Amino acid sequence: MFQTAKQTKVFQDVVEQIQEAIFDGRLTAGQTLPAERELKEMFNISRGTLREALRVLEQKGLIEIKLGVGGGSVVRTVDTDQISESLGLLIRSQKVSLNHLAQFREDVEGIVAAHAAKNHAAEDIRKLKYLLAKAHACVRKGGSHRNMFIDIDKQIHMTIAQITANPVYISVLHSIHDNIHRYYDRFLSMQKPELEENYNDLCDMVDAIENGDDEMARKLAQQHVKRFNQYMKKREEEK
Amino acid sequence: MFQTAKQTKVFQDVVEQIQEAIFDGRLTAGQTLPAERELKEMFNISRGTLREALRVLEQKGLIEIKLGVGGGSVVRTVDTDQISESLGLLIRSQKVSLNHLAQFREDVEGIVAAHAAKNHAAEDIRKLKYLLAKAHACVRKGGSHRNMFIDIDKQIHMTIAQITANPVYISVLHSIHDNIHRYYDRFLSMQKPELEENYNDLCDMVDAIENGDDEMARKLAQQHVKRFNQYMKKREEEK
DNA sequence: TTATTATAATGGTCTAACCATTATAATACT
DNA sequence: AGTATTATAATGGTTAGACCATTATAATAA
Repeated sequence: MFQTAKQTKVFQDVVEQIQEAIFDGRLTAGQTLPAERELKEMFNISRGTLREALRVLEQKGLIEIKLGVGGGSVVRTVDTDQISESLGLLIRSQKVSLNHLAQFREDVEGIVAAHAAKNHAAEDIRKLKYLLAKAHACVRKGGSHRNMFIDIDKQIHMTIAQITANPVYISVLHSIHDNIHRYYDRFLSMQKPELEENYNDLCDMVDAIENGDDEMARKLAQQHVKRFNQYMKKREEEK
Repeated sequence: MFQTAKQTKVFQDVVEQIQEAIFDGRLTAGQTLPAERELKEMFNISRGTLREALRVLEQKGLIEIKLGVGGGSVVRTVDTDQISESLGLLIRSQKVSLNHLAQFREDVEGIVAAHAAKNHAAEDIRKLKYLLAKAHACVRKGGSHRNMFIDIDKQIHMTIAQITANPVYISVLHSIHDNIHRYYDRFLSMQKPELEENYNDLCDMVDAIENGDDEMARKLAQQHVKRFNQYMKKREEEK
């Protein structure tokens, strides 16, 4: 009949109050909270308790705590860092494997490409082609520019995600990329022939998007990611 | 040429040490850490600093802190709560709207249903049909059992996600549902005719999965979710 | 004008005590 | 003997006040 009574922990109450102030606009991004010694008076709590609350808010990504004069707790713009971190924790605790993440990535990149095919502006295609030209330059220079190529590849995928204008896709893809690169880079083996193959995939994919062919864009994006995944698995097995 | 030098903050070092101990198995889920007064000696730090570290680990979802005798910091099994929470923060800071999340959900449910169609065991279908029967009972009883129907609907979707055997889909869908219900329930308007419509959608979807027709399963899942979204938007506009 | 140095504001850490919660053991009651 | 009550002690939660470390800015010197 009743709900569990509200927790009475002081630091939680402080976390909630500050969080609510951020969400209803009484505190806005960039704004600095009062100094700890002032805040503690305002809440009528000890500094230790206040600091526990601030640590929690920091870990949630809502504030950033800076040292020194002019420092303090600055309200942040919420972004996808915490989602990435949490996904990373799942991976590190072996709840999620490379295969799991790779399979998910194939689907998501497919969907994103399909949406982009139905949704793009001329400006988007221009940006993609500019990135393709940069990628092409890397390919010509071969394996030594592997890292730069991978970085541009990532930019291309994120640019396509931007086209959807849906922050969920952007966040999700961002989190996937973060973690693919943080934990699985070591598996990635690409020399000049693989770079060329990959580059051609990207060109075809961008073409399909430009032509508004969503099914083709989806298929090509999936195939591109699948190839990428295979390079990683290959390398993993060689070990 | 060089990386930023390692942060010297004591509590961060403690967070990392405990986190690493969890990931390489020196600490396992269910295990209780030494009491704060012991831990502080082991790390040779003050209790306040230790507690900041423990708060951070708690917020990361790695430990749970219990009060009283036999309490202490218990190592948790990492789950999707943190991802859900972070997604919730993005929503509350208006970085993500109902439309954004709904669109993403359509795609993900489609994918998950398609995978399930290609991947299910007889046991899975049995469970789904059992849930459908329960849903049917709710429909017969009409709008008063709306909440129960929605709960079963959710269970059906999560069961389908389980069939994929990919924890990423399960986590993502879990996070979506958590937030759809936390923030958007108030928009949901369903009476008996809508419940029937929804129930029929679910039956068709399960049939397609049973028959291994992945494209049909995808299409039906998307349509089902889309209808669901439309009820929400309708209600939102009525306000 | 520029480089150096002092100042003070601010977060980071420490010590030591007491409060609040809770499982368990001791006690009293039937 | 068995059951309800009460005390005990372990554990996290909170407080208070001090000092350390970092850093932007102001004061000073070259």
